[in-house]
Amino acid sequence: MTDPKDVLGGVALWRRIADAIRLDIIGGKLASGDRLPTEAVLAERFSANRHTVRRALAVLADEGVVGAEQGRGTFVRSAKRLSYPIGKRTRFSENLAGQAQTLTSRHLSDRLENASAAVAQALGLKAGAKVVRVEGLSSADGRPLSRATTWLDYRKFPDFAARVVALHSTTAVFASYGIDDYVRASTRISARHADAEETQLLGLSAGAILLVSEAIDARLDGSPISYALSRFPAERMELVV
Amino acid sequence: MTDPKDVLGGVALWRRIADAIRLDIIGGKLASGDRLPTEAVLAERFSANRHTVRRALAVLADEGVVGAEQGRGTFVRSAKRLSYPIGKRTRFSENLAGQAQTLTSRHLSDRLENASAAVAQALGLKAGAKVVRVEGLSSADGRPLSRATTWLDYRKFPDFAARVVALHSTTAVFASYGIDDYVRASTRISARHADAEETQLLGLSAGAILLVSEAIDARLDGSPISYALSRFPAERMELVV
DNA sequence: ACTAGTTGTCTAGTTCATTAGACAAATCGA
DNA sequence: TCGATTTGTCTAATGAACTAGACAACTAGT
Repeated sequence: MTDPKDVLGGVALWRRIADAIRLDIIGGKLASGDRLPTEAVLAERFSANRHTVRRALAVLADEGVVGAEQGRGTFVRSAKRLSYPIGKRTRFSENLAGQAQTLTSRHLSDRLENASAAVAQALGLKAGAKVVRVEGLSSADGRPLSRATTWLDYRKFPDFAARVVALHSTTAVFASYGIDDYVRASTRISARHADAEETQLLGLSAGAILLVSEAIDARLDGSPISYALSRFPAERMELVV
Repeated sequence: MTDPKDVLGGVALWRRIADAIRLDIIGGKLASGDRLPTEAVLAERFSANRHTVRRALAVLADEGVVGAEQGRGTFVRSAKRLSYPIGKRTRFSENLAGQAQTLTSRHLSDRLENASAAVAQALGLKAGAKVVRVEGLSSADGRPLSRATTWLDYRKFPDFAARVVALHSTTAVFASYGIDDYVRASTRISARHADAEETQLLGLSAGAILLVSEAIDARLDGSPISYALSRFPAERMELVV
């Protein structure tokens, strides 16, 4: 599109409406049990046709966020996004304790590879150095919460993947290497659309937005331990610093 | 859409392709001056038609990220996203110093209003209490970087808006109230699509993704000073904790 | 000069997104 | 019971998004 003004920007109206309403619910403007404005009112608010609003509501109903009742209205069903705290000591399971009943971490795959420039820099290695790469997926109450890729120095953690499978907890694995304490050295946060694989694994509708966190965990003396790239569905999670 | 599988998810293919390529460039997989894969190769990689890839590349060319040269290929022109550090002491102008030549903050509007539940809670007030609301827009090197809404207790900062207009810097305005030092009490980060107003003010193409930060600044004793809701274009900024 | 590889442009057809209007079906209060 | 309000379903028309194929224009190496 060089000359024609692309006002639509490639994101369908119904999706933007769905996102906006979901945000009102998650953000607390609409509480669980509240009745939404009528379809006609929403249509006017978003300058859209009632059918377009209905499509947005249908998506939210599919997600379980709202439910329509003929003759009565459309009501908020679920609510609340989980909060993921980021601080000096960031531990996955402790962080979300109390916000969900069951927390599971699934190991997807692992392999050896040569560090890319970004990975090498994060871990303080030379580009091309051997690193362990681990792919994982975490869920709370059966809903996927994060898709993470972790890299570690192969020389220091040669069998990291095997220990993750055996011990399940990252903290426990580090402890098994004699690392009793470690801290978050840096976290960089960005956002983008999910790709096809992420969409599928995280159980999202295509085009969903991800919060992307690039984190480096380090020993107390500052030497880097691991570099993790985690992707959180923005509709289910927020990060708290 | 209740039964039919909506694989498209309301985000156009050309936009997802553009986002993916932009991410490769920003993330460092493609450096400035590098040649992109040919349109045919990209089309195959994204399982799309060559025309669809061309549309994505046209958007990126419009943004100045890439440039096509007939017969030769398409090349990376610009790069790099700005980093916005978030920590105990978060000061807008200091944070971005060194990453851009000129930094400007524009005052858009201000008004008195009654605190919503969220604002009241953040500022430690009762819902409905009088608060000052200030709308602003910050830019670096002429490109808009953040759209911020700030709320403050009216009883403590009755003429905050006027002082912002006069002094330009938030830090200076706080100092004029006798607050020489203040810290970031909490920051919550989420992400969503930009709405129409944000798209226009930030100079984005519609459907762009925003990083949303809700920040509470407080005195050293912990009493809240201000509640700020800032929106950053995810394609231009990342947040660093 | 030729050739292979690459971007630029055109036409055509299919599916998706959005609008428009009409009416049915359910709910609720008067 | 009636009438107003609200969600559910159907048909139809328009424009955007995507695919498909063909060929022109330009570049670089032989």
